[in-house]
Amino acid sequence: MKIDPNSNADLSAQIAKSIRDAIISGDLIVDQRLPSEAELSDQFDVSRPTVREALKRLAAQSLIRTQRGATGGAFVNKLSFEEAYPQQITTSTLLLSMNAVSFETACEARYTLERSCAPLSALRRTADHLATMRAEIHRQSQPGLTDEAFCASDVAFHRALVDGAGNPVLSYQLAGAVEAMQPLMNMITFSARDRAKIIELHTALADALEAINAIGVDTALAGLESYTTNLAKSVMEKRKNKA
Amino acid sequence: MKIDPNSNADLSAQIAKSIRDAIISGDLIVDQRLPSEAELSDQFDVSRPTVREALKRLAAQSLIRTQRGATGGAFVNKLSFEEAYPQQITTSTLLLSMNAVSFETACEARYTLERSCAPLSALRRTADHLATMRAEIHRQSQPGLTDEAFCASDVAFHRALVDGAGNPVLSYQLAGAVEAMQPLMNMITFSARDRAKIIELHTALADALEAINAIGVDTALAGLESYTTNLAKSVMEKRKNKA
DNA sequence: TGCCATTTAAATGCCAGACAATTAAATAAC
DNA sequence: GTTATTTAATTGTCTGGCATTTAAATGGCA
Repeated sequence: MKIDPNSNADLSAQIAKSIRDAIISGDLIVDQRLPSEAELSDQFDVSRPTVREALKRLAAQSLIRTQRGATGGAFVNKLSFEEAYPQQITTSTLLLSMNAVSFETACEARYTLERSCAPLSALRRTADHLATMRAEIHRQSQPGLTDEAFCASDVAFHRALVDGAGNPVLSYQLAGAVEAMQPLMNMITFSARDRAKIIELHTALADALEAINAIGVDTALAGLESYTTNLAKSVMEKRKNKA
Repeated sequence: MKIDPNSNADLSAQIAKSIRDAIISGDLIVDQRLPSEAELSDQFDVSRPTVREALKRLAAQSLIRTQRGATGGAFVNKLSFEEAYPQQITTSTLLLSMNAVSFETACEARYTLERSCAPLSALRRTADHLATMRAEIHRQSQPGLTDEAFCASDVAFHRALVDGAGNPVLSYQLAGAVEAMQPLMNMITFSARDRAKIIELHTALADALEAINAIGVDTALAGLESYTTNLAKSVMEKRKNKA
């Protein structure tokens, strides 16, 4: 393995890329131990701190994990959905906020994706998923619930719906869309929204899911989407009038 | 800012988290300059190499960029969709391969997501999107095309369909699903597939899109999905019989 | 022999200090 | 006033070292 010292990129970035490519291509397999930092610095002909910077880059992407001690070292990490979720959510959140994605655009994406797995969820949801959704609806109807807790429950409710489709890839892709929306929704419709209306729609959704009624689920989701977008519009309108 | 030296986590991981949280919360805004490495090592009471490891972690997530020279330093990076795509695709690819996600599951997720944006694309696709798709169909019908080039063209075709929905958030979420499928599809159905059949379905899809016929687009996508899954099944069957 | 305590070695985690390379601004020369 | 030069700030990299952690090897003891 050789590194081009005249390249524009940092040495540590080049080394990280080299190892990353080896993982993606399958040259390095899950749980395989990488050479020690000292050996890597020999192989790439750089100093140990540079190798360490490269390894930290890979660790930040959960591509490797490190262990101290005699049999320690860096190991190719088996990327799990659980590990990938938070990364996905962080990225989605920042993409929305930094690129000034409009509420309409984000909301449309979220409900489009969510509606796509409704038919599958209607077919496959287990009693567990349904129970989770009913429990969240119950929590949402508690009078003393804070706005934050209501939002969290809302996310958990929709998460159960998505997970009901029984497809981990779908769940992964949707987690970012649904959870990244929460901060945006909070900012705009925080306390303006009518909890009773939302609970009504959630109940209709759960009922349709229980009855294996895919069209009913879709209708309820469409209702939620239009309610949310209209609410956002009216809130924006009010703010404009004030200013 | 203080760091707990008794925590289980590496110092560099803790520092990275601290800065990352500041970015997510908005305490650090886009293009804002972080303190210099020397200042950060003072503030966090660690050495400069440790600070650098933390900064490399953030750079690996595209959260910061660095510049050398007199007015250089680390700056909060405006995360763009273009930067986020490859990360998303890499993660999705590794999730599929490392977790032994079945072809059926991945394929189902991919087509479910893609079908969800078909109605939007039928409404909003520009002449450009349509032209891209026609051009890719034309390329796919060239006799001398390698399997790799055919796959790449296939991806470009579907990418244009998704982009036609005019929602960058949707495009972002779908890029991972569609492109991560390519290696899997290559491995299984590489040269077994019937290009004429695929081109026929692609043409039907483009025709429906041109006619603003959302149902026709959905039908064509459903046809592609069932063709692909059946092909995969028969290939698996053949392999089993051989062994 | 078998079990437990100790030592040892290998590896990562962290630090101090230094020098090289880059870059923009300040300064000097014309 | 424009151009060339110097300067200072900052990141990039290296050397060398010590601390910490951990499993394995070793040795002592019943």
